Amino acid sequence: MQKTSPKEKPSQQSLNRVPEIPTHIKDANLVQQRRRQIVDAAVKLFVENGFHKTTTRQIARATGFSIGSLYEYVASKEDVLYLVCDAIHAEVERSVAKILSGVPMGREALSQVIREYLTICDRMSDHILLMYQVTQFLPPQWKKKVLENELRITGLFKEVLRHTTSSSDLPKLNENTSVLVAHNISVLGQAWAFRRWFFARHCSIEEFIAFQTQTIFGIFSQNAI
Amino acid sequence: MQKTSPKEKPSQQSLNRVPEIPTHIKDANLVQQRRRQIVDAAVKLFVENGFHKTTTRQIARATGFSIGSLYEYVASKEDVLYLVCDAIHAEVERSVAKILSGVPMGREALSQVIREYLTICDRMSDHILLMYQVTQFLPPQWKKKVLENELRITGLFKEVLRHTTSSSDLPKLNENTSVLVAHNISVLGQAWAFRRWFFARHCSIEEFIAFQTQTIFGIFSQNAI
DNA sequence: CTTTTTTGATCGAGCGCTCGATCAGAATCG
DNA sequence: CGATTCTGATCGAGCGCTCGATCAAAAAAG
Repeated sequence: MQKTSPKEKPSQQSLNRVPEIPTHIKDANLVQQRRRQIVDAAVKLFVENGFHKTTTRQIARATGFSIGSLYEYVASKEDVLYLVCDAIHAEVERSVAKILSGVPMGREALSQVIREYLTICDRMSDHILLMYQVTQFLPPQWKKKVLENELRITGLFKEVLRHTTSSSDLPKLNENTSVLVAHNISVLGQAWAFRRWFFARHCSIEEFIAFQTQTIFGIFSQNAI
Repeated sequence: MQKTSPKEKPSQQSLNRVPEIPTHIKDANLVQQRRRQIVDAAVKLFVENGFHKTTTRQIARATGFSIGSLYEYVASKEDVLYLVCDAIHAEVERSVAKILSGVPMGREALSQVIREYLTICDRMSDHILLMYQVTQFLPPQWKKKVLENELRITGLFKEVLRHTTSSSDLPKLNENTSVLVAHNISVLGQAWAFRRWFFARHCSIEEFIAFQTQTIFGIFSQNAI
């Protein structure tokens, strides 16, 4: 109604990460709390039964309130899905960013970031798998947001790669190669989540981390690209 | 009725790749032809609208016959999905296997197989994306079959890797490493399909192939593992 | 060859049911 | 008591699948 800012995007969006989902509820804190409850319940149900087989009634029941109340805090089932995807991405990003802020840039940072990311992909493999399977069902504007989250995380890898090559004994990668390497890290983490049931027969997550780390460092040994 | 073979699995299953989906139609050739029509129509619809938003009526209409006829050739919507997944995997496998039979084992074979696989992942990116999104909706026994198809393709990579390391100047990889490398190839092809919309901004499929090939050959330069 | 019968592929209206969403009223709060 | 939040019965669009009817062509009969 009475927004003073001229354009449109002033809000605390980067703080609570979940902008502009409409609600009838006045109390903003209550909204935040209830939505967290909803996400917690829904994540579990979605992971167990998938998005389509999970009904809004189940979500409401698992959350602890009625179907009517659920629809006071979200406008649609897709809203719930978006909240879930965002929460998952937030956790992954937080854990990688934490490492990044605690270690000085260089070989060691790259190594630790890879380890942390793959570790969290292992721990959250159900959630990562879920996200890949359901992004398609999000309304366009939220699909876009989820992909942005994904790219932001990949961007963290790219950042480490950039700083690594300028601050240590590793040769410099050109721009495009950095992007490709960053995406490889991203994707291989997800691959562990996708195929854990299979990989686990052959090696532990530690061995997987060792192998992928070595492969990535191997790229630096190749000048031409 | 009067099958002479003692046990149960005598049929031409490995020839037509699509075993034991029941049908009311007597004429086996007709079944094959109609099912191919169904797959062609369904692939298009699934890629465009997804599995859930596609109705059985749409499939029937696009195929050119009635909803009733559709159900003479398949017993459920999931059957259609399985036929589609199988057809896609068959095409990928065929194209990789063709290369494999035409080039003597060695560095060159590995290089060409990677190129062929990534190329077909590019060409069929919509289909590969589709398969990943929908496998979850298959009844268990068919999900299993689809995963077997997937592993069979990965197995082709492993085979090249094994022969490569014994027949050329490349050092030998141990068993587990071969498996990991084979899966990396598999996964990175799918990654191109998943993220083509993004990768394409940064590099062509040719550059992608060059990069991934080099990365993989780089692994051979590292002894310890 | 003509007529009759049989076969089996095709058709599509309709059944049964699920599930997302609504809204009028009850409960709670301040 | 007014405002806010919660409740759950109710709605109805949409969908997978069924099944008796239809019909063209093959087979059998005359």
